[in-house]
Parts: sequence; C-alpha cells; structure tokens
Amino acid sequence: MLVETTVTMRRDARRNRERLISEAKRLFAERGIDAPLDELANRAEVGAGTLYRHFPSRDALIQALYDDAVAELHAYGPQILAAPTAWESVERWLELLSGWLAERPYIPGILRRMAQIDPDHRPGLEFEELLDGIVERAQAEGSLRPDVTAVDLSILIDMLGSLGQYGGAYLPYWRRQLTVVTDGLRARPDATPLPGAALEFGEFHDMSHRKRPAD
Amino acid sequence: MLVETTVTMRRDARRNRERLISEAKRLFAERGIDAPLDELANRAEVGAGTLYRHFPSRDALIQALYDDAVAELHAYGPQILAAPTAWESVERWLELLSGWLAERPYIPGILRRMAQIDPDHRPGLEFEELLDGIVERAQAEGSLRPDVTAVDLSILIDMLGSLGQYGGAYLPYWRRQLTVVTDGLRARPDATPLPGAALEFGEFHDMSHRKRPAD
DNA sequence: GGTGAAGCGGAGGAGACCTTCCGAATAGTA
DNA sequence: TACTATTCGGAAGGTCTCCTCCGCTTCACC
Repeated sequence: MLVETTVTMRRDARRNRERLISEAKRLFAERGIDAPLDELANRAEVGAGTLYRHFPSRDALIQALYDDAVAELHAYGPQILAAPTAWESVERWLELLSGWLAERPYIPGILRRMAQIDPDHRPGLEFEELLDGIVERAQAEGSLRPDVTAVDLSILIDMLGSLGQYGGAYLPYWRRQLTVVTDGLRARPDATPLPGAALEFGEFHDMSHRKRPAD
Repeated sequence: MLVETTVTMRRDARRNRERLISEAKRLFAERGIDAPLDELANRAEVGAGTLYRHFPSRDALIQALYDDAVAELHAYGPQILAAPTAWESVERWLELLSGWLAERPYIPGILRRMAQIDPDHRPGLEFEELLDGIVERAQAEGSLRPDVTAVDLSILIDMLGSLGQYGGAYLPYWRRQLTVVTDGLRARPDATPLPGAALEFGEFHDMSHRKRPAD
C-alpha cells in the first residue's frame, strides 16, 4: 500500500517523503526515537505541516522506518543461502546482520516501539524457518556446535549489533568481537555445554515483548 | 562529598534521597533516562520540590546514579582477583560484570549522558590497570587467546550486558550467550586471528565519546 | 515540651514540543 | 500558457514537562 501511493505521488511530495525518512534515520540514530519532530522538519528543510501530512503521528513514521528495514533485510536472504557450506551461511548471517544493525542504531528503538504498538505482531516470522534450516544443516555438517539454536544466534547478532552505539568510528573494530563469537560457535569436543533451556522463537518473543507487570 | 553530606542529613531527608535514587533506577530502567521527573516524584511519593532540592537538575540525579554504580563496581575487584587461576579471573570478570549490567538497563544511558557532560572524564580509569593485568596473566598461563585485549573483553561485557533490554525474564538465559563468548576466548591453535588493530583504552574512549561532527 | 533550623509539598509560571489549519506555491494536464 | 488539484510552509493554540517559590510540617536538640 505504501509503495502504491508512493508511485502515484506528485514529484515534490515523493521527494519530501524520502527526505523525511532519510533524515529521520539520522536524527533517530543520534538522539533516539523520541527526538523532537520539529527538528526533523528543520533538517529535512520542510514545514511542520508537510511532515504531519506524510506521517500523521510519530508512530506512523516509525512504522515507515520499520517497513523500510524489513525490506532491506529481505534482500539478505539469497546472499546468506548462497554460501557454499552451511557453516559459511552461519558466518554470513552473523556478519551481514550484525553489521547491518550496527550501522543503524535507531533499529532497536523502532522494534521496541513497534512491539508496544502491537504486542502480538511477530516480526521476522518469515525468517524463522530459514534460520532454523541453516542451523540444522550446519549442525548436521558437524561445523556448528550442536547445543545452539537459531534463537541463540539471533540474540548474539543483537548483541553484536549493539556496538553501533559507539558511533561509526568503532565499526571497523566490531569484527574482533564478531570473530570471538564465531570461534565460540564452532563445534568442538571440549566446548562448555550451554546452560539453561533452549528457547523457541515464540517463547523468546513473548518473554521480551510482553511487559512484565509493574511490581 | 556526597557521602559526607548524607551522614549529616536529617533522617527524613536521607530517607527521601534514598527513595528517589531507588525509584529513579526503576523508572530509568523502564522508560529511559529521559523519563519525566514528575513521574519520579510520584513514584517516590514525594513532592516535586523535594526532588529538585535533592537533585537540582536531571544531570545531578544522573551523576548520583553514576557514583552509585561506580561504588558497586569497586566491590567486585577483590572477588575477581581471588580466583585460583587467571582464566577463572577472566570468567568471573565476564560473568559478574555482564550480569551486573544486564540487571541494570539504565546504566548505558547514564554512561552516555556522563560522557556528554564531561567528554574528558575517563570512567573506570582505575580499573584499566587491573584488567590489563588479568589479561596478561591469563595469556601467560596459556588459557586466554593471545590476540585479545582488555578493551576487547570490556566491549564483549558491554554486548552481553545489553541483553538486559529484553527484561528480567531473559536473564536466566543470558548465560548461554556468555558461554559462547567464553568458549570463543579460549586459546586454541585453530582460532581465527582477530582482524583489525587492537585498541588501547584511551583510543577506545576517544572513539566512543567524542561525537563525530554532523556530516 | 519548646524552639529554631531544616525539610516538605504542590500550585503555577515558563518554555518546549505537538498538531492543526489555511492562504500561497507548485506540479501536472489541456 | 492557463487551469485545477495537490502539496507546501509556518503561524498559533493546546498539552506536557520543567522547575521555582513559599507557607506549612517535621526533626533534632535543649
């Protein structure tokens, strides 16, 4: 729906919409997703009215950034699957996604807000099968430690992506932490068994998105 | 100075101050360090005037939370050093600190704000020597991979601590990621060499705290 | 218990931020 | 070029948060 309306838009409207989205990414990355929208209008060199016509509320803007992110992620699927071995698929998955996250520090805020707006929405549901498949194949191959799950890997990616908070200057170094994690994921006879229970995507989703009651 | 004044305070003042600090931790953990201070006053069952007498600005409150955190951290030093081997010191260090961080999701925000207030302040300067020593001993012992530095380990702790964002329900599972990281830190003949240059604490500090110019 | 100093609460002014509205400007079409 | 529908810009009113001020209360000491 968003794309359809975009196509039929007047040229100036489309230009302003794109400018607003790209400035919103920068602004939210710098100051968090609660940054003043007036500031966004200024940076995009657009009046407040224009901003509110394109995005009637902050949440509408956040939804647009979310859709944008999901579209970017979809492009990675083929690239990850095209690796010659399942282990290399795991490596690419970790590297591409955590790098992608680290370059977009506004993403965690977006996801948290989306979860508040609609706690039942299961983001990435379409990826879960793909990821479970990679893990299964890499473990069958004997390259990935057998006690790890796709959920564990997703959380590791999230952790690695959080390094984006240090600002762009750190990005060239984030691969060091990535390498430590990757080495820790290799199947080895002397690996420490992972403690606690393995989680399904659904369990993890409920755990992280349903707010615990104020105690 | 803070401690001295606390001692000579009237009983009601001390009680309110402590209540404000403990509610601030909970509020900031839930809503971020920009949460409305009126809300804090309500939760602490205190008037706005009382809040502002104890902490004349939001930054004064943040400074108090920072001091509180540093005091807590100091208590860990002896515990970490008391381990029978240097490798176990590394394990304890990772486990204690990343667990501590994960239980205190307001800490990253506090540190970021402190860095803005005073970009030249080098937090944890007093710990750097300790940490470098542990790394050196564990590497001499042959247990810790030789290409890792104390800065790399601190960043790994930060990553693991970021899992606190998922809320208290995830905490029992965070040890799975901790285990993967720990396994990745062991010295092994077939470990992937860490890419990029090793950083000193000072370099890392400058990189992460000096805001890059708006581009 | 009395007294003075220290601390408390909450009303309310100041300012930031959100959002709407409408006359002016612009894109697309004939 | 002229016309119309669409979009733009920014002024202005409403709301939320910050923070101060001052009359009242509580504590500590005598």
